[in-house]
Amino acid sequence: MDAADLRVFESVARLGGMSRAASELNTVQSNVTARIRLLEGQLGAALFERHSRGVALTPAGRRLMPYALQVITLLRDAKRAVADDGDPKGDLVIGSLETTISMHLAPLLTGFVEKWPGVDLSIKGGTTCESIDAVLDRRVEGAFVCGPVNHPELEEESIFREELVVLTSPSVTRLDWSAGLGGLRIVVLRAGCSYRQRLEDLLARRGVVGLRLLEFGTLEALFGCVAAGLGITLLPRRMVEMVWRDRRVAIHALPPEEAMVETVFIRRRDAFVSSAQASFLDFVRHGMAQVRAAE
Amino acid sequence: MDAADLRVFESVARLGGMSRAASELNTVQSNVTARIRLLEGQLGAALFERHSRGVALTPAGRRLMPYALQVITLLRDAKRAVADDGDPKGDLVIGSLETTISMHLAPLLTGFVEKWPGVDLSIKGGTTCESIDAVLDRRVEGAFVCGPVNHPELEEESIFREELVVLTSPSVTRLDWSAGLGGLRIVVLRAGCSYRQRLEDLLARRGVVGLRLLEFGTLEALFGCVAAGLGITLLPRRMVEMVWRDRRVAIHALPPEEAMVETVFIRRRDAFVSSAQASFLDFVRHGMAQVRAAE
DNA sequence: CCCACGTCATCTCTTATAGTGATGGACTTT
DNA sequence: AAAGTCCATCACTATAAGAGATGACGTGGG
Repeated sequence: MDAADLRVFESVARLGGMSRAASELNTVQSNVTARIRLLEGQLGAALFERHSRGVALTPAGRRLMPYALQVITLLRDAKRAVADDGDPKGDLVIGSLETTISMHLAPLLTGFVEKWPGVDLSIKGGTTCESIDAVLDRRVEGAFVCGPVNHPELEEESIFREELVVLTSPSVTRLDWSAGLGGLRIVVLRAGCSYRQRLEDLLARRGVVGLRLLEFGTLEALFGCVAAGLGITLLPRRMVEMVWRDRRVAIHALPPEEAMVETVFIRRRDAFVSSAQASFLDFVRHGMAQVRAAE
Repeated sequence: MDAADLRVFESVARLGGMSRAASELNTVQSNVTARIRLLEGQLGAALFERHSRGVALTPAGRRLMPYALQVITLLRDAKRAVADDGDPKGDLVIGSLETTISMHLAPLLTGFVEKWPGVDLSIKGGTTCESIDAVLDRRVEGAFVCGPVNHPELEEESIFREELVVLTSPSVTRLDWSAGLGGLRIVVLRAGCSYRQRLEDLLARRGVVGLRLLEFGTLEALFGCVAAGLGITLLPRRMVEMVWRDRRVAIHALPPEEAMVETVFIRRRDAFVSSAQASFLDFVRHGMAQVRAAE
């Protein structure tokens, strides 16, 4: 059994057919058939059931699948590890919450690209769920998300903690939950935003449920909407103070156990940690420590 | 890059020479040389430094090594996974603390071999440290050790908790720590025993340090020694009650937070879990639940 | 100092293996 | 029933792997 066999196996399984796999692998169908038959012979078990429309995995094939995937990714990682001589360079794709990008990451980026010009950094904004999926699928090397995540395949490192505050129009001087916030909406940046779930949970605990959602693409629009009294939202205090000094909104603090949110960096436990990634994380940690020291 | 290449690479690296690797791999030296050169060409980096006595890994080679090892073990596991159709069979090697074997595992073994005659079970006694190393090196599939372990590569599952008691000769009616236990020794079953560290910690917290050690191979000898007033020891209460009913010793309880010890089952996160292992663990869990129900 | 020994590199030749393209049978769809 | 898929099989070719001999280099013993 060899890695090439597993690559063929994986392709056949994924595409559900030997002909399809053959064209993907730039070879001919007879070749794929022969290799699969050989592999089946070596393992002493049928890996596929042949039908007229293609093939389907047998139980034995399903058992082999995760190993095939892992070997393939390991070999890819191995190449990168050999090429990575400790000097950060190459592509680095990181996921992050949008608010984390604008509040914490963006200010650091110019310094980072200056220090490590060889690294092609790209940051993909997304919700916590999206980023977790992206890390698990290896579309990104790691991500900054709302923690704790507690996933067995992921390693997580706490990066910073921050306070969330509820924002309303200035006319609301004190949050009166019992009134039910009649007619107000939850205003969020994106539909899947972590803060949305958090705000809903928070309201539910106070007996307020079934608020409608209002979604915006930009912070500016969101701010305007809240100021106009259309809804309430939940955002990091620092972000409000950074962007919103000149606007008239009411900031409502929450009890500490509800207010504090932790941002963690996650990455696959089994994935290669490139020098580029390590240096970026170092840079971020260092930046966070400086912010904390300044406060 | 292929798994066969990595097997050659690993062998050369481990044996420190291409000729030696060739004879291990049942091939000729020229072949090994060619494959290594090919691999180096594909990766674009030298993996070995050649000198007159053999070869040594370059930094790039050292970076490749862990991947080579993992791919090799993955392929081995993959074969087992394909062969394992869900019916427990084959070899199963498990590590365990000696006391756990005699108190908890041994009574279950006859039932297990009766239920799953196809499994060749062997249990290797050892200390917590030894067993952890054995699991990490894949010499055993899993082990029962003193928890919590908190190792990132290991998955652990709590199996049972039990009470440890201090044993002394009957003449000691009440443990008087302040007296310093002058002349008494710590009696342990084996030098690396977890209970020894625990007892030392416990004594240290009470200001008693520097006690000498006395080591025995069998419980009988240990018991005799404690009864004779030569030293003190720390053992599970159930074990004392099982084996030692007829002897005259003093049993001294400890405060709950110090007395309770947890036994966990550990296994490598990345290793294949055979049906044999799963069924054994099920059997043990079930047995433990029955014991708890009986109490 | 020189020679025997062990190391890896290189070469040619042989053999084994993977890959190609055509064909046929099984099944589905139209 | 015909056309279209799909996989299995076969003969053939191309490529890669392996074997064995030889050479270059460095080490250590006499």
